[in-house]
Amino acid sequence: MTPPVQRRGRRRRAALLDAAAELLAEGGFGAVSHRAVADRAGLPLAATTYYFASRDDLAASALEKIMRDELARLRALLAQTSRAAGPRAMARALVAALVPGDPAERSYQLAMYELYVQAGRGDGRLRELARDWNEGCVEVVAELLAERGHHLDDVDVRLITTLADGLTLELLVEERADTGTAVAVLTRALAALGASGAERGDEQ
Amino acid sequence: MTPPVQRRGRRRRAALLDAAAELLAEGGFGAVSHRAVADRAGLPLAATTYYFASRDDLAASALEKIMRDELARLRALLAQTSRAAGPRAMARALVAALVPGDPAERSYQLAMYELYVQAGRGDGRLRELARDWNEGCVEVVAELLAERGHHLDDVDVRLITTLADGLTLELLVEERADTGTAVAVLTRALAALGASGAERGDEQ
DNA sequence: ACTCAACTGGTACGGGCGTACCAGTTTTGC
DNA sequence: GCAAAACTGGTACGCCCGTACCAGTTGAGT
Repeated sequence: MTPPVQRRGRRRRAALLDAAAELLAEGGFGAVSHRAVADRAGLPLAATTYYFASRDDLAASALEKIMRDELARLRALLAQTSRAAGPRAMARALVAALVPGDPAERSYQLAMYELYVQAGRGDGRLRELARDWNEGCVEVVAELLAERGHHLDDVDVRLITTLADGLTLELLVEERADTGTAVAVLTRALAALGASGAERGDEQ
Repeated sequence: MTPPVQRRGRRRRAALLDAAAELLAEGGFGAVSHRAVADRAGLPLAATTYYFASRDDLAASALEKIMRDELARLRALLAQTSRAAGPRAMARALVAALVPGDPAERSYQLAMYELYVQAGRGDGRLRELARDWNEGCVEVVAELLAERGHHLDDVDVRLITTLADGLTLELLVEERADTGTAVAVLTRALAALGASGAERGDEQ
């Protein structure tokens, strides 16, 4: 649908989006139904079909919002970690940023991955969002490394990103408290790349 | 339900499982409904509730089957690749095994990931399957490396496994033909680990 | 003030779903 | 051969779903 022009309309659309994002995080794709969203937002059923062309549109829009928020959160979290440039310190910073602090956060991240996979089957819109997400993650990691004086080439950045992503998913799904292994793996990777790369981080 | 005792019963249960696995691969979790499975298997609706306690049971059982098959496929594929032990050769072997050859294969793998993520929200059974899958992958990678004379420690094996997994997911979802990047990333990882580890693979 | 578009909210339709039920039929164990 | 257990298949219930419809109300532009 064309975006609402009246103030109340915009507020309602935003409320629906918020509700949809919450539901998406809580219960995944299947939980985003017109009725559930409308109920959660305290609006009548028909509001959802008025502001969104279809259920898919609604869910995709909600995902877009979640994704933006999530990337912003990652950026913020990584910006405020220590500037230490050693492999272990950087690995710890990455894991701390990636591993969800509270259950709600965990849900959001699960939703991200769920929809990432969903994008593999899906229509163009989801596919595009998946790419954006991936690119955003790569950027965030590249910035983190660059700020600490590591100027790795594309392949290395991609390596670290993919590794961090994979580790996050494993931790998320198998719900181990054990972040130790993840830190160890990332540390190993950073150290190995540093050791054989052009740049070198100091120890600890 | 208790397993069928009569011959025809076992055949029917197996047929339902096959149908469920196909549907799971084709359309993901949501596509596995009693009716769809029964139709595909050419059996009446009630057969599904007779042989499986619930929809979840049916879907999980189908996943178990897919997982077993998929791990066997991986093992077989990796067993018959060249024995070359250089980083690039091994990276190529891994990518060749992981990247789906045909659309059906792609669907199966997407289903695996979808259910892996689903397990993060889920009941005990799915969670357990997810762990098995992960462990299986680690084992396969460890074998591949060991057969080629690389005896990496646990952290390194995990690193390669997670990396391979992450790269597969990216290729799968974003559907790039470009396996080049994946090979490059894996090669880089193997080379870096080899360079700073106890073992050393030769070049090319 | 008036008009027209934007918006509201209640309701209805058609369909797929999980699951339950049960009168029949076949197979098995004795 | 016969009873009990395993199995079959048709049908039905109640629920939630996406979407469409439409008579009313509200707000913006002139």
